[in-house]
Amino acid sequence: MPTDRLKDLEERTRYQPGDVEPRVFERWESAGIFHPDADGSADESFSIAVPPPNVTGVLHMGHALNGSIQDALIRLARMRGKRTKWIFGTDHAGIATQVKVEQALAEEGKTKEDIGREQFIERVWEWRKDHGFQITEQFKRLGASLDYSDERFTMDAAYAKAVAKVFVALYEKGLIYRDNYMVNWDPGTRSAISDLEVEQREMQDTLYMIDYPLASGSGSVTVATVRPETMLADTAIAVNPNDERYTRLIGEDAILPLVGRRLRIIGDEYVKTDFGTGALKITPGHDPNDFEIGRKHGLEEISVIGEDGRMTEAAGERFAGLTADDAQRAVVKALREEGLLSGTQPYVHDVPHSHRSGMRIEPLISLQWFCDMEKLAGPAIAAVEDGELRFHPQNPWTGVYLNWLENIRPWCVSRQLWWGHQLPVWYREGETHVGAEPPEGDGWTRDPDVLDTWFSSALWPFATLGWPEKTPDLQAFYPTDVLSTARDIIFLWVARMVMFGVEFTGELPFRDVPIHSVIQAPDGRRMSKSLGTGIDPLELIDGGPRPPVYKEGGEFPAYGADALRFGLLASSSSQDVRFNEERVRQGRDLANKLWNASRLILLGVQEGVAPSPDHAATPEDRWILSRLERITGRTTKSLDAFELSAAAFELYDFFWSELCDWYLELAKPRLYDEQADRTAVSATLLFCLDRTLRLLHPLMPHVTEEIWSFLPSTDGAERGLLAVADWPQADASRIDAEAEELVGRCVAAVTELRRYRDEAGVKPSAVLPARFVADGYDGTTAQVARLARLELSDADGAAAAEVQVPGGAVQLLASDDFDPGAVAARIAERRDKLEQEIGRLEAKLANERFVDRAPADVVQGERDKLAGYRDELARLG
RNA sequence: GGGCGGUUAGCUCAGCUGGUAGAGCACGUGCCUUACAAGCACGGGGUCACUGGUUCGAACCCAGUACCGCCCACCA
Repeated sequence: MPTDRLKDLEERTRYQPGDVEPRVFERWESAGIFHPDADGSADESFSIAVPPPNVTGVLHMGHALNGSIQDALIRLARMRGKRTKWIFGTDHAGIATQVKVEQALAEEGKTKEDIGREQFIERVWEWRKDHGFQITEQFKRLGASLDYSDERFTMDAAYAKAVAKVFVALYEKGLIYRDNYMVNWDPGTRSAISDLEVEQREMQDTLYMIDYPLASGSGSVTVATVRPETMLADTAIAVNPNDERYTRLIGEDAILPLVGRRLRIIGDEYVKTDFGTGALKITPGHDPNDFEIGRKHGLEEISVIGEDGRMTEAAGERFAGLTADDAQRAVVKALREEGLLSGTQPYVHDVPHSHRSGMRIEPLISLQWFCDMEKLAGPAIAAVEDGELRFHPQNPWTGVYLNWLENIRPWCVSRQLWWGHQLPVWYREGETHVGAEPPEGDGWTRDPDVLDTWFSSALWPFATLGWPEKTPDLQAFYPTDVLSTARDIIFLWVARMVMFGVEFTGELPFRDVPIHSVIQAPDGRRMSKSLGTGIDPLELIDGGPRPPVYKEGGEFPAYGADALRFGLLASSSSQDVRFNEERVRQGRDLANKLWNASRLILLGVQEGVAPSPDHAATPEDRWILSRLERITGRTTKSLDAFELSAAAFELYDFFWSELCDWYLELAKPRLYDEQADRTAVSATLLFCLDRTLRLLHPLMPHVTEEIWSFLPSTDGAERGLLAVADWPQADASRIDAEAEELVGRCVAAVTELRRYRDEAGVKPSAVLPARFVADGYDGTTAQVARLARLELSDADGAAAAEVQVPGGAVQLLASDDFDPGAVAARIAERRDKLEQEIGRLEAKLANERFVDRAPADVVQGERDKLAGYRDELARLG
């Protein structure tokens, strides 16, 4: 290695992610390792289709976490030598994008209608050119090894062809149909939306009691409603046929107040006898339940509220043109005047709102396109039941997924927007043509509606690879392997990809679905820009002001991408978690520790020695190599089980505690002895570093890659990139139980001795004379003594104190630095504790039922423990 | 209304198939020991929400209670 590089290393006592990360990323990209050739079959490859972010979106914490997870899995697969592709692309995000462009237009004082559809679409594409791609750069900053050179967009021409093909095919199978049906109308976006885009919000409303006079003139029926304005569209009154109060009225007519229409009183089991007045006004045009009842009884469907949220002509000239809210006030006023309002009461209930615009949903009857999901759901259910599709963790997500699919309802797929995949449907007078190509002949007009964004998203894993063409990409990378997401889009996206994937490719689009945490704000609220609870991942990477959710304010330090990745992975589980800056700091500290441990090793080892496990010369060498194999196995297992948090903690603990706190300290005397041949310690240290870097690379790719570039190679050849180095396989032959036992003893003894010194008030720098009277420390007593700051001596004479260690004791000899009187209390304390434990164990072992019924090895273990405690107590005297 | 999850140290969270409770941070006491003060050593701190039950033994299994949260759902 050129000396100037080493010198550089010597001076860099702190790891600086800001300098290193962009440079390292550039090396990966220019090496082309993110872009695999489209060769071979899907079994030989590993692929993940990234959940496509909104093209004009910015990276949020969910992307950062999911990106860290997917990148770890992708990097693991790449190191395992799989042909690995992380499919990249963005989503056109129909409503979200359209709204943004509309807002931009509004600033110019224009509406989309002013410029027309064609112009508007052009504006959206321009918007994408100007405001898109930011998120691409942000994913790069995270270190995500996506295949950026092969980017897809859900509005690409080829993608659009796939979407049209799917729509047409489903239509031809009779699974897509057009119907006049009750939909969730969102007055905010002026479009129908699907059930999944509706959220319930608790609202304070008023329940109005309205008297409907009977046509016979003999009294009236009182109904309860929270939406009196919809009465203008009433076409019946329903009562429960078993409700004795009303049975005699069934078949009679009532007169609709303000309108004068005759309403048939019908019987229907749906009506609850114990709610409201027991009589229900039926408004098939504006209430989903009433709609069902209306269809069942063949009732007229009247619409008095239009798609603009205003009352229609059908509401009568008194109300037509008013907004629904104004109409409500007007109707209530009119009823009052006529003395037909017999009461009101406050009423709290859940009301559907648009997830998109936040406005209250207006249920309307509308002519829309629907997809019948029931047949598609069958195979998607079977896939999970057969174990071919696996959620991680299995519970509760498998149940959540199944429950939804088993109760699936038709999907309203048409949207009254301009930005999106326009329906491949044309009309001419009474005719309808559904096809990928426009029909022959004149006079056809295309359906102006576009498809729900999630319709095109459902094709993502295969349409990105070129489907329906049999492209090399499709053959090499489909089906994909893993789909990682948070729980919030299991229905919207995951289940639909499974259904469409099976229907159109005959295969599951992926096998494993890890579901990760939703990261909440530090105060437990959801992260949201408008609440001021959002935290920008980029500001954690590069530094920036703490957002309002942090009371203390100040600045985030530039933690770096690796720190953020570690922090997110470590704190993420299947549960929702609050964002925890401390975990990110822990990640940064780990990167720094890794950097400095590497400096110790790289600057200290003997020149010309390469990493190797074959030179172990001491018990601690054999010990660390053994531990290294164990952590290799454990990490591999955790990663394969999608338990990334466990992997992060295991690696942290191994590296920090075992490698740094113990092995590096044990290795220092040999490392610093420049007279001796340092091959053994050098090769072992380098091997430990080499292995640790490999294991940590999927989680913290930048710092590991940077350090890797300083490692000497076995034969002087280029080492290449860590990102494509082999993932290590745990080698059971290097597991050394004897060394682990021996060094474990040393660790316990050193800790015991240090504690003793500390409590006895011995100066940290003092070296105490001492005598070893313990067994089982073959060849390690000098190390124990050094780490505990003792000088071993054979001198005779009374011990000033005795410290119990595994296998015996260490006697401290009289010295100026040591006051035996100061430790009496400590010994007494230890004796108490031992007596307590002995008492507990004796009682346990005296319990016949325990001795009889507990497994033999458990009982034996307790006996051994008891014997050990008794020994120690005896030694304490 | 139905379903699911949570309640473990001051804080944020681990704790797999029951076998004397763990981490990071925070806290206390000492250390600038030539890799790292973004560090090192040592330490204090928990009736595992509550009540019953099963078991030789329960944070863990069962039943119930109380809070907190999420999902699904068409009671006007």
